[in-house]
Parts: sequence; structure tokens; C-alpha cells
Amino acid sequence: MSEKAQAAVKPPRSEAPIGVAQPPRKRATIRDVARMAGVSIATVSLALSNHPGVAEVTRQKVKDAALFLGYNPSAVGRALQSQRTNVVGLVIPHSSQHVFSHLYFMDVMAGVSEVLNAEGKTLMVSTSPSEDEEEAAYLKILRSQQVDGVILASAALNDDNIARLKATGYPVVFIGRYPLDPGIPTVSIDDIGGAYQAVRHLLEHGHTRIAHISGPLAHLSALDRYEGYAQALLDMGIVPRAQYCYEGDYSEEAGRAGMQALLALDEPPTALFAANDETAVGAMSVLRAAGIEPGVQFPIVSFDDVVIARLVSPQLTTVRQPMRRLGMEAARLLLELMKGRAPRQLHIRLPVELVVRNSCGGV
Amino acid sequence: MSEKAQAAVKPPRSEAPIGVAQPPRKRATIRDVARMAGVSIATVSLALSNHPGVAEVTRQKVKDAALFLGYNPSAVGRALQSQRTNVVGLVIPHSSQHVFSHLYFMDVMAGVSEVLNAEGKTLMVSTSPSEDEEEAAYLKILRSQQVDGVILASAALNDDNIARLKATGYPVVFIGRYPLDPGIPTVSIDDIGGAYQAVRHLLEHGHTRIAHISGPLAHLSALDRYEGYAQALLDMGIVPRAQYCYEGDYSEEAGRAGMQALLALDEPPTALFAANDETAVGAMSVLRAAGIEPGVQFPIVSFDDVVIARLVSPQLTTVRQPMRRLGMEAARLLLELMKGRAPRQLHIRLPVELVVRNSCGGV
DNA sequence: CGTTTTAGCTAAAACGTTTCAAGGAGGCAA
DNA sequence: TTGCCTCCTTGAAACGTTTTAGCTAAAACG
Repeated sequence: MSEKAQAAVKPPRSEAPIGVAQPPRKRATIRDVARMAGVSIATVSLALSNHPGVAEVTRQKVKDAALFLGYNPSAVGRALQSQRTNVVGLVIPHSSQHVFSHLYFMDVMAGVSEVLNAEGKTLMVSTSPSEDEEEAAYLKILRSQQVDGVILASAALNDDNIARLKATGYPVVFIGRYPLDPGIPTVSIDDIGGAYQAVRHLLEHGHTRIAHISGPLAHLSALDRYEGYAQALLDMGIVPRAQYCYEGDYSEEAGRAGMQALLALDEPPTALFAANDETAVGAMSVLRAAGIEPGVQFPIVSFDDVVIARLVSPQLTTVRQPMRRLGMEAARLLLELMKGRAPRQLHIRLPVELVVRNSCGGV
Repeated sequence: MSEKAQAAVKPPRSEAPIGVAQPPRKRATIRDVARMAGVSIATVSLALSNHPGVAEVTRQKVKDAALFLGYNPSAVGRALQSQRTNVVGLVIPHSSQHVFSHLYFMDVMAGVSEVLNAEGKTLMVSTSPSEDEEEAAYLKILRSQQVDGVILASAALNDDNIARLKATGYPVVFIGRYPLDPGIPTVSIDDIGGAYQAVRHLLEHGHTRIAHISGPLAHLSALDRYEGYAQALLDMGIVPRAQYCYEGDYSEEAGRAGMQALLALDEPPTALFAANDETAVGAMSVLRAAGIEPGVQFPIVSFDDVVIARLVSPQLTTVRQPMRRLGMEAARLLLELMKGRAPRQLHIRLPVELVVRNSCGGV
């Protein structure tokens, strides 16, 4: 029975010269296992996948052989045959430099990763090399069928890639609103409502000259936050002034530049709604440099509630968005789509919550 | 089985109700291109890879056909044939929850991602589902040949997986020191020296009762920082007291717990060396709650210099480690190994730098 | 004893590439 | 004419799986 196995002996384990990658030792394939167990490769495949219709004794023989040889089915071979890779792409536009400086994406990724792990999928992270790359890196990945589906973490409204992404026919989930094409599944938050709440809070403190340093307005999230800001003002009978709105890009630097510009106005604002926490931090530093104490003298409310929000002082009053859950829901939705099922809802919206701390100048 | 048959017979293919992932339209393969261009698939392959020895007119015909059909070579087919996937794994032990809360990893990943992108490799991120998973997720990935090499971002000294990882014969680079096996290529920083500098700085301020809240001592980085701490004291003729060292885990929570314990001592310390910035932040909050102002009344020096270090107040005096470069160098080293070249040096050590801010109680 | 059923196994095809030895068509020299 | 280049093209093999139809031997049945 196992005499046949004589041929396949333990592979020689050469000791590495010194850490230099030795030419990868030949790995055991399904054929080696078949030879050793004295069965066909079909039987090995069937046995290892616990297919019924394989005699128990055979199955055991195969499993023993597989264990002995340290056999692991090649994901590539499997992918080629099954036409699916079990890999999901997470696409974060912008250069990786930019990206990872945003605490926001980190949390989103954590959520995605968690759900994917639980399903035995693996996560491929793609940050497009540069904004205007002719063919975005992730499209290449998709086209070459390295992944079964994609989560797009952020994109400008006019990004052609979204359309192209959809055109590939692969499952895609977009994080954020995307009203231009209701056919694209989305997971988003209520940016408008959140911003409205934030500004409302400032209004209730009696402020009327409220400025806004926005995100890049080509992104809908930034636009929505602006809209919530404007609406809150309008609802109180205040007409938003163009000078009070400075377009930034969610960075600390933009916060600084924006605040600088706002302070230079003839009639400077008396309070600020910052598009995100980083921006607020930048603004605060400029205020301090100008001898104005953020919070008490100049209330600020921001958006996101990333980890820095409660670490800076004054602690930021900010609109918390559930970033981790955003990632989780996106992953779940994508998995549904990948299974070919029609999900309960194509557009998921998660709630936000105003977290009142100190930067708004006392509760 | 009958259910399987059922499913196979009539997949509930709702006619793309709206945006639901329709069964991915059949993609063009090399065969389609060959047929269209009226040549063999071999010629297509040769032509598209700009192989010399293909007539110019033929090459153009092929390229036109490929373009027309939107043909992209299947990465899977290619991987199967070439026995390499062009994918690099970045392994971050611990559950993804834990991981992504550390700003440190984010920067490392940014560095890795940047270098990989430039080389046309893609990045697969693997966070092991749980610490004690029988077979770590990333080993499975390696064994199943989904990646060509691996960067291990952190691991305990006694982690069996390192040995197993090496045993696979795949190129591996470890971020951190790993003296147990000099054959494993590493990229690390001088934890001992950095800690020494930090504590030295406190000593120069005249402090003698200096405590340390460490990282998990099963990790060499934490152990090294502890050692630097102890050495600095010894060099000043001070014997480190066991009570003054609290073992944490690099978390803010550990900083709180540690500081609490330290303050409860009969003879509490008068200064703190925190193993990383998060820990320092935790400690500061406890100090404040106890009516002690961190910085002036109780100097603190920490390690890492992640983004929060300069945002908290007082701003942290901390040992800056070049996290992004750590990732970049690791990626470069790995790429060398993957090419089968012997790298100039198997162990790269990057310098650290003490950044003096306010938390140490004035320069 | 002949026939049908069943359990267990296997051969072969398919998935999409790349590579390589070999083949065919001209052109040129002898 | 033959032989020999050169240039281009191609058939076939190989990579490692999974799946399906079909085969054999044994068991069950009449």
C-alpha cells in the first residue's frame, strides 16, 4: 500500500547560506500527494475538500499524505480553475503619502479588514500612484482579474474611474454618496445633517459670523458638509457670505491657510465650522498664534472624530462618523454582491452624532 | 447534493435589478485576441510583450485587436505560468482592531506601499485574525503561494511563526531586531540608544526617580527600550527599581494603568519614560486627574513621534523613529531578495533622534 | 445466475498564460 | 538545381487546480 510512497521521500531541507533568499524550494503539489497516497489527483481534491463519496479510509490516507508533505493547495491554480481569487481590493485614491496621513482611512481599513478576515477573504490595498495616472492602478488590478470585487474609499465626483469601474461588471461598493449613478452601491453617512447639527450648535451659542473651511469641493462629502453649513445658516435667516468659506483639502495645512485668510478679513468671523478634525487643528494653531484662544474666545466645531479630536486641547467638539463601521458595512455589502445576491438595500446610510467637548467654548 | 443541482440549474439571476453585480461579463482572453488578429496565441503573447522577432506589422495588428477587445492579460494565468504573483504581503500580527489603532503601523505601511507601487508590485495586507490562531493567516497566504515575499511588521520574540515563515523558503524581511536568527533580514532602529537618550535627557534635568511604562516585553523593541532605560540609570550610578517599571502594551490604557500604579507607590517617581507616545498620553491624563501637571511638575519623555505627539499639550518630547522609511527600506530589501540578489547588507539600522518639546518640562 | 444498483475512483477537460523547439517561407550563394 | 541562411510564426507543453462524466467492482436484487 504505502510501498508506493517510497518514491516520495521527505524533501531535502537545505540550510540557508545566510538569509539570502534561496531559490524557493519546490512545493508539494496535488500530484505529489496523489502519488504518495496512491490515488489520482481527482481523489485528492475530492478528499481534501471533504466531498462525500470518498471512502473514509481513502480520505484519511490522502490527508496523511498531505500533512506529511506539507501540502497546501495553490491559490493561483485554484483561482484559475474557479475563476475567483477570494481577494478584495480596497482602493484609496491619491498617492499613498497623502492617504495614510488621514486617520480616517485607517479606521475604514480596519473595518474592512475585520469583515474580510472573518470570511476568509484577503485584502489587497491599492493606492493609485498618482491622481492623474492614465489608467488607475486599481483598474489594472481589476481588469487583470486579481480581485473579485472592489471597495472604493473615496473619489471625486467627476472621477471617470467610477464609471469605468462599474463598466467592468465587477462588484463595486463606494464609500460615500454617489447620486450620479444610483446603480452604484454605496455606504455613506449624513454629511449634510451632521454639518447642519454642528453649525446649529454654534448658532445656539449666539454666533452669527460663522466661517467654514471646507474639504475639496470636488468631493461630494465636502460639498455636502458645505451645504449643511449653508442650510443651517439660512434656516436662521443668515445669508452665508462667500468670504467666510475657504476651500481646503482636509489637511492641517489647509486649516492654517484658511484661518489665516479668515482672520485677515475686514470683519472676521467669530466661530468656525471645520470640515474635519485635522483642519480644525490647523486653524487652532493659527488662532493661538494670533493671540486668540480657540474654544472660549473662538468656538470651533469640526467633523470626523478621529483619535486626535479628544487629544488636542481644547478637545474638539466634532461630528462623529462611524468610520470603522463604514468599512465593515462596505465589506459586508460587497460580499453580498460577490455572492450574486441582491442585497437588502443598495445604499446604506449610517448615522452621525455630535460629540460636544470643549472647542465650542463650553457646553 | 440535490440543492446543489438545483442551484446550478437555475441561478436566481434577477435581471440586474439595479446595480446588482451582474455575472461578470466574459472577459477577452488571449485566444480572442489571437482569433481577431488572425495569429496564434503565442504570437499575441510575444507581440504584446514587445518581444523582438515579431514583424512590426503583425505586432500592430495584435495591439489593435487587444485594444479593441479591451484585453488585459489575466494575472492569474500569468502567475500560474511564471510561478510568481508580483504580490507582496505585509503582515501585521494581532487582530486588525488592535493594529490599526497604532499610528505607527500606518506610517510603516505608507512607506511599504510607496516603494512597492513604484515597482509595479501590489500590496496584500494581512492581519492575523487572532494572536493564537493555530496557523497564522499569513502563513496560509504564503503557503498557498499568493505572495512572492513577506514583510513582517512586528512580532514577539518567541513567535514560532517567524521560524516557520523562514522555513517556507520565501523571502522575508522583519521590521525590528531579531538576534535569535541572524539569517533573517531585518530593518530596525536603535531602540536601546533612543531610550538611553530619552532617559539621559531626564537625568540631565536632575531627576533620579524615573519610572518606565514599557511595551510588551515579549517584543524585543520593548525590551530594548527597557534596557536603554536601565542602562542610562546605571551609568549615572542609579540602580533601577523594579517598582518603577510597569509592563504595558503600547496602549493609552496601559499608560493610564501604569501611571495609576506608579502614583500609588510609597515613594512615587518624579519623571517618566513612556515606551511610546500613546502610553505617554494615557499617563498624562492620570497625572492631570491627580492634580499634577505633566511637563513642568512631572516631566515625560516618550518614543515614536507619531502625529499625536505634537498635538497634545504639553507637546511630547519624544524619540522620533523614521517609521515611513522603515517601511520603505523593508520593501527595498525585500525586493532585492525577491530578485535573488544578495543585498548589500542583510541588516539595516536607521537612526533615531530625540525631539525636544515641552513634556519634559522645558528645554 | 443474470441484472441492476451503488460506492468509489479516475481520466480528461478546462481555466489563461508564457516559452521553446520546430516549422515554413523566402532570399541568396554556389 | 540544391543547400543554407534569416525571419517570422506556431503547436505543444507546462503551470496546479476543480469538476464531471464515466468506468469498475462489488453488492443487492429478482
